[in-house]
Amino acid sequence: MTEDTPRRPPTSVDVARAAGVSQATVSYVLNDNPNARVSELTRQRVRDAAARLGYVPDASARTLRTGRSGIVLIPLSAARVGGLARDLLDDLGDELRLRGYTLVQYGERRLKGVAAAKAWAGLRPSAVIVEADRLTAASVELLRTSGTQVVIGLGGGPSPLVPVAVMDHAIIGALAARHLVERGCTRVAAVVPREQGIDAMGVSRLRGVRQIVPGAERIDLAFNPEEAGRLAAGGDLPDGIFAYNDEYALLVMSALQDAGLRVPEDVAIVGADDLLLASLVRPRLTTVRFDTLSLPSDLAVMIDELVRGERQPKPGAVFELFRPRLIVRSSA
Amino acid sequence: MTEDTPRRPPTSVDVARAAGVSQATVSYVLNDNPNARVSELTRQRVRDAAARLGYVPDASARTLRTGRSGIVLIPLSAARVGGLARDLLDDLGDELRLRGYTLVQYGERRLKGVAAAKAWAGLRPSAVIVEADRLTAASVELLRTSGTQVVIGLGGGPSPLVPVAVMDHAIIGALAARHLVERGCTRVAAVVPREQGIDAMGVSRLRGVRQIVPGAERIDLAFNPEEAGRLAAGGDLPDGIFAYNDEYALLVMSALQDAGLRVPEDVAIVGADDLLLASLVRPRLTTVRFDTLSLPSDLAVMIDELVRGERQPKPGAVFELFRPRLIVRSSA
DNA sequence: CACGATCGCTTATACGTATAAGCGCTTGAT
DNA sequence: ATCAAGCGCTTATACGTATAAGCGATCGTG
Repeated sequence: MTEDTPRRPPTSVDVARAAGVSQATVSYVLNDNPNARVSELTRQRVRDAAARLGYVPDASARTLRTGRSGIVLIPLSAARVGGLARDLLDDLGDELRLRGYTLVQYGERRLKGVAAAKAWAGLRPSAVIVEADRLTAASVELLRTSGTQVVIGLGGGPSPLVPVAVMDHAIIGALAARHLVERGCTRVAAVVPREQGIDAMGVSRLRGVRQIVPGAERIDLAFNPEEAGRLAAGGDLPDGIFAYNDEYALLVMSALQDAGLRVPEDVAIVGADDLLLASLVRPRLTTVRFDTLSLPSDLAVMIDELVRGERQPKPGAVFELFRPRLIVRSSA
Repeated sequence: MTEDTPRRPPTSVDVARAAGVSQATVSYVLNDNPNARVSELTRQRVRDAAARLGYVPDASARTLRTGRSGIVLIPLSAARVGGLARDLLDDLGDELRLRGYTLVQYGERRLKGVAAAKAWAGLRPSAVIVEADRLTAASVELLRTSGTQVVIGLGGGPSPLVPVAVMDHAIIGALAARHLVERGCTRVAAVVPREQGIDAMGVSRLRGVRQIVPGAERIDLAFNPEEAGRLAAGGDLPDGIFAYNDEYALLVMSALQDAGLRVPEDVAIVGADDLLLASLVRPRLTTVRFDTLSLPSDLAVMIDELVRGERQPKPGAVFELFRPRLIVRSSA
């Protein structure tokens, strides 16, 4: 900061005084309220004064008065935001801003259940978008009574509590498994990450693999080279592995190569996410890519309609965010 | 959401009525105000009523009343949050929450200069932490007059406007260059990314390289395989490249290998960030790792002291967040 | 037993905004 | 000339909270 005199921020009353009008007029002008009739001359005077004073409306006062914060809250720790979601998040933020909302990401990991919901509710968000498995009946009820108008879940399937933006993880596994089978693999396995927070997705993807290869094995793996090394050195490996995502795929591939195995000749590997890096490593990684299905602007419109009550949210409802597609390269 | 009756959220007045006390008493009890004397019996009654009604204090009303939002704003698009910063962000959020603050990440890309500052100022944040090169004298002034008590910059060096948490990018380049020279490289180059937002850091790192190797070449590169391919096919290459970070290093290394060149025999490569992936590729990547220097709790304490005025911020001041260290593997 | 001190609470107020309601003035129709 | 209708503004109020100030009852002290 620059100086030590913490002046009070200018208010609409200050602007009114500077422009020689009442505070109400300032509010009418700056909000372009269509019900108000103010001459063009006065409008100019108000706008000039506001600009001159550097007036910025106080969001908390406005929220208190209107009962609507316009905040769309995504309680999601930064660490859990994947590559694709990152772009979607930025785009969605831009689209929401155009419609008068503020998309806010509020990372927290330690809070659980109702305690977490309380932290969210304090901001009086208009909407909360959160991983569906972090919601309970009690926390949804708390949000609802504290004025949150929209709660949207993120997850792998429908929830009895809220509508859910789904990503069908089973399909991802099934796509990978089908390719491995078509390539001639006879023994297929799926990696399930041990990391908390994504283990559930790992299980869903495994389920998809088993839709194609009923006996597919499950490999639980933590994201570190040592454990991957033990896996590779253990022998008795399948000849086709769906590795959950590209990062795990590279981890496994690296460990296999260290153990003297060839990819894809000895073991074929399929990843997911289509990171740019996946196309750079040797052999180039076959992967499942996610194409954005819902445009950010569509999502923003939907949220806006839900908040304004023009559309009724249905618990149990489901809409797709991404559609998976197989990219065949050399690792499988 | 669940139902269609948008009940009004319970207020402290509702709690007061339910507990048979005044609203003021509710506030005293729930905030554990040390100046207030309330019997233990009454305290219990108030707490019970609050719990029963699912009372959550309205953050905007509290902000309006106290003049302090407790919001620490990081206007940083999700795409720009790197791996290391991601963990730091989560940790810092936890530490700040313990001290009564709310760390909020507010991604926006389209807004510039004063317009951006206006968007930030509307939330009446207690503190704003933002890339220093996005600040102007006007935007800092706007924040200050709108009540933001602390503005901290992020960047590569001191700013005349605000104190800056620095990462000395020159040192990173210097570390990499020294290693390349010690290995016997005679012609050294540094990659400068073309991506907006990180190009400045690229130049700083190049400067560090030139502190060691005055004549070091500059390679401007966009993050895509085609351009890297043209670079590799162009011939007349240096025998040592500092590739800005691990991702660019992998990009360049992949392109060189495609062109039939050997790493490190023909061209040695150093990256930066020490991504796990850097240790998985062949050859394993030599890289510059960043160790967290300031503990998240120290940062939180510092921010708290600045907000409370117990410590005076000095424009031009600088404190280090990370310290770089070379990790030698096989690519150089 | 009188009286100040302390206890345990209540009453009143301000924060900055949006908006309903009102009010004087001009204008056009009659 | 009279009056309703509109115009261009102002006045007044409420949102939910924190906190200063006040006030009756009880207590300790002399």
